[in-house]
Amino acid sequence: MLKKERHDFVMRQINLHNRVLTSDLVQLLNVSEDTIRRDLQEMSDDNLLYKVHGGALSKSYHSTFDDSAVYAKEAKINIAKKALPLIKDGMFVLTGGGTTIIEMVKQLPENLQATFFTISPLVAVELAKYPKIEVILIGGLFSKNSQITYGGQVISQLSEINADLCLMGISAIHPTNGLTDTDWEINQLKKTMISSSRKTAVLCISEKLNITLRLKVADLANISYLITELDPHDQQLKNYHVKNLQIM
Amino acid sequence: MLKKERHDFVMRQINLHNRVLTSDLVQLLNVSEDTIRRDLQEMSDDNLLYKVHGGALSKSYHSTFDDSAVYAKEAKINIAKKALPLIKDGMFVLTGGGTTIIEMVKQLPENLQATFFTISPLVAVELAKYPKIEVILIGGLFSKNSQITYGGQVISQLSEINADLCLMGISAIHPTNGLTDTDWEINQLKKTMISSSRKTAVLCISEKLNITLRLKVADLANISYLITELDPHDQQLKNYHVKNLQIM
DNA sequence: CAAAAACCTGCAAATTCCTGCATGATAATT
DNA sequence: AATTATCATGCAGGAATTTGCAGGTTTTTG
Repeated sequence: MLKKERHDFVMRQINLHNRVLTSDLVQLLNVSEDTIRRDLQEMSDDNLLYKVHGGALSKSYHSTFDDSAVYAKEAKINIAKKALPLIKDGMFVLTGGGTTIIEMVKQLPENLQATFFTISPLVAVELAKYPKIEVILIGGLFSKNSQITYGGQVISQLSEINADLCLMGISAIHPTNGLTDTDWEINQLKKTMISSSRKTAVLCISEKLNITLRLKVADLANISYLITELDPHDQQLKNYHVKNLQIM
Repeated sequence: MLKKERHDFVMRQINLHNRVLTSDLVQLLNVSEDTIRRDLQEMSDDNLLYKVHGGALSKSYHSTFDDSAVYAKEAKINIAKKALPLIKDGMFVLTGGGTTIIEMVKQLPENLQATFFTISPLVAVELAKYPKIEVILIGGLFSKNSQITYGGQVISQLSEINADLCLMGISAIHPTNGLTDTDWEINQLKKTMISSSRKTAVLCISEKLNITLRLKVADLANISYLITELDPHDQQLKNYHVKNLQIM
């Protein structure tokens, strides 16, 4: 079996189960441990998976349960700062939840005058610190995992909104498969958010590049800005230079 | 199971409940106590959690939570504990915001199974830690001062609710003038909350007794329970013994 | 204060990992 | 066609990690 085939096999296992054990792969692929180890090492270098003692984990899995407040905080602040110029006085902005968005809110200029719609209570609380920002918290069922509101009521309210800009985090992004996620409810939500806004900016740390999850949220063509902590001309981003998508 | 997976599992537990017991983890993850202890030690070294005898606590919880900042905390916890028996499995409960309510939420039994409607994002976040509680956050304009949602949209949503019990704090209460407040919007809100619930419990520290403010919220006759940190037979409460109002 | 529970230390077995090297396969060059 | 370079693979061994256990110490609790 060719190396490339093995790599594909590993990726399938990881997308399916979020993990692989070295020992299992030795059995399944019928090669030596060393080969597997080298494969995993290589794929880890290519940012395709997260290698640990005994096997490897899906990158998205690792980052969806975003440990505490500080995971990749540097990168997130960097991203936040790049997103700021998109927001101008008088705008109607729609935001999702997530730590990246919260970091961005913390960086907003003191006297920004704008209207923010959000599905995240924590973002709302943070936004409330700005005297000239009007905050509208969109209500509905409250998700214990992602700490945002979701469900039919949220979607119906979102669909009545016409925002200038939507800012959202994302679990996975891929050059051809676009934005994907794992949770159906959250998916519906994100779709609606995108279609409720004139433009959409996706904020994500580079770890989430080149990953595909189960459910499709949108094509790259549907979003206007992609913001990562990398330089826009970085190699890792070269496949994302699509028409109408501005990389920041 | 891989070490990293265990760590993620622990972090999820901690984000959800703010704490984990070593013994629970031994059961859930099916490894020896020593392994768990080493895991916790390691994560503590990485500043991911706060290790204590018997388990570990959430780091953010302890650093962001400023105990001293909550005014009259002792009294509020006392009040909270007295309110607990009013809430029973299967109930639909409507709550306002405020530190007293948050204290109460923190005292809820671990396995309470109920549905909570709330206008306070902070209460929602706190409620989300209970596995069997369904949380519905009522959305609308977000008030910078009181950290709750308000306005027409909130009121119209509230009026569609039929809760078993409403729990609210209050700024002032008086034997003949009843409940009063200063902010017109908040007033409207509280009126609606009361009329959306079969019974209403008012939680307030004794400081707020015998005060009258500008705007009327409700008569004593409209509420079912008055909960203060005082003994129900305390002198200060003697004028509040009105028909149908139970003092706790 | 005494039992119970939780903790720590050191140790040993098992597993996993890494490094260097030999082998064979494939591709490129002469 | 022969030679060389490059790559992929497996193996040997030694290093490092992980885990459970035994025995003794500390903390909690009734």
